Amino acid sequence: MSETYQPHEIEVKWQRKWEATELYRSKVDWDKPKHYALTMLPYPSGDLHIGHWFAMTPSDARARWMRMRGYNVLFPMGFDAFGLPAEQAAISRNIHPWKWTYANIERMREQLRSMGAMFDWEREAISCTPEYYKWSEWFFKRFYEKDVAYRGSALVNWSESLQTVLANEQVIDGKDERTGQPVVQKMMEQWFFAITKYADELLDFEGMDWPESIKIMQTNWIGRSEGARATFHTAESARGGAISQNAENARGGATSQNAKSAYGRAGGSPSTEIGQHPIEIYTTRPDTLWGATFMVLAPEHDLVAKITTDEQRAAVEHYIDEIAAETEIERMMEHREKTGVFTGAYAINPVNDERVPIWIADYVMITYGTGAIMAVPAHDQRDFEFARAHDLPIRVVIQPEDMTEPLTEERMTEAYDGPGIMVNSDAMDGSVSSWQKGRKNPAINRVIDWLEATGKGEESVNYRLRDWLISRQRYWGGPIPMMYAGDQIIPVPDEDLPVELPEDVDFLPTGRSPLTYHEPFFKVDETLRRETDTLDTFMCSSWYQLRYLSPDCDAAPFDAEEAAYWLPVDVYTGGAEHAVMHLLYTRFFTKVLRDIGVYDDAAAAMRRHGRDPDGAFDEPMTVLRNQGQVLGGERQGHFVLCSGRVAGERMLAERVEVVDWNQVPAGFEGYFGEIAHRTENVLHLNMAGVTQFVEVQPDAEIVIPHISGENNVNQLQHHLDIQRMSKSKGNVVNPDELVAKYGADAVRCYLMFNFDWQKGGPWNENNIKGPQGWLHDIWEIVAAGAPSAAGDPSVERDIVRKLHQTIAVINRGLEEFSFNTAIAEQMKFKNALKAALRAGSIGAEVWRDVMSQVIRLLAPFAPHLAEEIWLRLGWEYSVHTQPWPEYDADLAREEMVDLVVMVNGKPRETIAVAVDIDQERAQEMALASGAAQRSLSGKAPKRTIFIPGRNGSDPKVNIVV
RNA sequence: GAGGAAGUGGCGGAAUUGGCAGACGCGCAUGACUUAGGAUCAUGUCUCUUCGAGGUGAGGGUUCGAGUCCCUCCUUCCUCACCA
Repeated sequence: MSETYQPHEIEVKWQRKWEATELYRSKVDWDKPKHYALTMLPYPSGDLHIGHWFAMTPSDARARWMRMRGYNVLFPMGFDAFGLPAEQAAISRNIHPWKWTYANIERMREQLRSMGAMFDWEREAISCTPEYYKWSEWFFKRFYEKDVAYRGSALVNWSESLQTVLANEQVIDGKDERTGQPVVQKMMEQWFFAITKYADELLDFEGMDWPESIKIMQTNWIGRSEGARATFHTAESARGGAISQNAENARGGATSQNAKSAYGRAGGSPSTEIGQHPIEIYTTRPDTLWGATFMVLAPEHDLVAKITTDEQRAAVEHYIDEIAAETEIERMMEHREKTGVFTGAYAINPVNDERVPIWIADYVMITYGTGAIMAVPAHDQRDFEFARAHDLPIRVVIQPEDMTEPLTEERMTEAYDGPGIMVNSDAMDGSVSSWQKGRKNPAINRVIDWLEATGKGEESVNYRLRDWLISRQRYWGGPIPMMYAGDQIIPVPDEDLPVELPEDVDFLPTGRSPLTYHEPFFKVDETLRRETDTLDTFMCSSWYQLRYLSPDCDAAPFDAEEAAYWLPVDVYTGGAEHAVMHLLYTRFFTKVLRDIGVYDDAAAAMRRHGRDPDGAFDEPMTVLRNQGQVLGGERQGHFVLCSGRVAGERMLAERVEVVDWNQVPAGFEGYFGEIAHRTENVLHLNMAGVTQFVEVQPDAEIVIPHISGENNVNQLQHHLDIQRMSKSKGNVVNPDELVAKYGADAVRCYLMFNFDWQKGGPWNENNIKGPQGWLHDIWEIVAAGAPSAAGDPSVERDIVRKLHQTIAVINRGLEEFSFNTAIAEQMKFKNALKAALRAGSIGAEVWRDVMSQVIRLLAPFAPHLAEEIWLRLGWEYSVHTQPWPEYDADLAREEMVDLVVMVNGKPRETIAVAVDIDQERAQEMALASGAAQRSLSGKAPKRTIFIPGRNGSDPKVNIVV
């Protein structure tokens, strides 16, 4: 073996051999412990991105490690193949979505193969195949039977540009998260999944090893809040008498006068043309009910049309039209004024029979709570702003205890939402309201009890989470297996599943789904019409981990025997961007399947094999880890003004100030420009393509306005910032080119070595030299062959010791997804081995033993290289089925360690001592050391503390003087 | 506005439970070999007033001992956002 390391020659060869020998086929084997490692499946966009490599290859390394440790590992791959891009390609380029998608899948399969990952391709699942979506449809029907799927009318997010509705989770900042196009609200009949039924169970993360941040995001998304509901009733019509006058004056906007005078105890007056409509409100602060001085309904609220008086109708309708014309973005603009109009109607506050005006305003959301609020301006900031903007009364009902003067309307500049004593609240006066929420707050607790006793209201829990809207007005998705006969909904019989997507459709630029004008599809017979909406792709990806178990199974969505062995997923890896979408949906899906009995056969099979199914189907994935994002490498440096003396080619700067681009003062005489590069204290300034050199003097003044305190030259940023990769920025990295240039193993190792995997970071191709050099050195060491001379036993012993220390670090690194430290430790060991070999201190026997372990340690990271050199050393195929090197603590233990002598906690000196040194002897030696003698100068130490060396770390003695 | 994560050399990043800060790599410097070097090899590389000190965004605290824990502030990133 004399040739040099040529990755391209060995990588494809081994990929073929692994496939031919079915090395990665995962089969149920109850005699071995199972490990289901799953990484998020890609959307077949056409090209594998470096982000896919970053997510998948470390996951692969970990799966391989588990396999070598004796687990039966399942590590499948597939495609989330429904979705809009395919349809857009069809419209813009006249390619059928099938064709486009399958061509992309073909291509991406090859790219995925080039990773050298241990994917079991026999288990591949593709969500857009009829074999797959048959079961998505089947699940839909089961959900429908159990009232988890229902058809309802709701205000939905409508994307005009995509001509479809979107789930709440797909709307970011009022825009479609994919295209960035604005989204409007629209009332539509749609299919929903009742995810809110599971809200409380989804808040329970017991026993789940998921990142805290994901749990928090899901918790916030579900948004459980505790409070009360109360029912207000509209008062009689505002006609005749003093009240009528108020309403008439209110035309064209209520003035201070009439709004305030409208506030008062309700008279017992009669007849109404409005009628007594109940208006239910939800509040987290029932203790402030007595402070309600008006009500606000969302403009979309059902009652608005019924209660608006004739006098106010024009103003109200005008306002509603204005709101409807606004997009969600405009509606979410920050710091906007509190707008709204008076409806002319009044409501009676049930707690004190007060008559309060009813307004509509867009700060009340129809989608949250009941779409109506009681407004308590004294204790809610939004209500306060609204009251001040429209001259509505404010009444303090919670009096803070620690104020010198009592809180009054006149003195308030903002709402008070802190603790205090209830006042102006009739029988509830004196109750203590704390910072606590819900029943834990004594005042709230007391008011809820009273509301329930008097029948005026009740305790209530509210969620931010809304039911999952799954209808999409698109072609390229799983058909919803439902039919309509007039108003009647008729499910497609199971034996007719799947409802297949017709292929002979026309993609017309109407914006409408081709299914809606494909008569053979939607017209079942003269009376039956098929649903033309399709399933949200998130439904397909909610259960793909189950389809991998048996992708060819045609009797059930998955094979019960396979499920009994493999479920649940042990480790799931992927991006955190799915925190409140996919990751919440798949949890919900799993719980529904459990409740409707889909797992019953699998549970029975588990019992037959002696495994307890209890809890096995509550959650889809036991452990979740999110990788960070690989970012591009372009950026801007600080723009600086430098003043000082010019000496030859460079300026010796006494002052450097960071400024904005346009802030060069007139007549400035120094150097200025963007810092293009910096080496130590030398800045390379770029201004309009001209480079100037500035040497920052040691005592120079550095001014960086946004960083407080004394600044130094190291804080100056040069041109190498980080941005997301995107085609428009032209900083996208193509994995195929990298593989061609460096080989798959080097790319894998670079991705694992140069980033904190869970954090991600900037791309810097230069750094690939590190892992590349490491792999090269390993090759060279093997190529050089076993040394012929005898080794030095003490050096050999030391190498074996270091090897075992390395094993421990790799194990910990892989366990904790700290791939960079696992590789760093191997590089370190390689360096030590190389030095020992160069010194001729290793004999043939130890060399072979060490190499056997080194190659196995390398195998999860650089599978091709490891396989090649394993073969070349004459060992049995395959290195990937070899046992993982066993860590031996005795072999790893050092004989001599450094005793660290510390003075007041600062290390001052080290003394070589035996590893098992006792406290007494260590303190004695430390006190006798030069450092201790100098610091003590004859005096006795106040204290000495001995810190024994744990797990091979050095012992320490801290001397306090 | 609410919630979360994080700030460590020129750069990517290390540092079990509080216990020698800067592992490992890139870059850089010097040297060797070279017609050549953006190749390879060797050595060095936190700072300073260098027989000693100081140093992990700023300031304070707890501790024998703090990158790590607590408080205040600054900066960056992420998520949600008029949520009643």
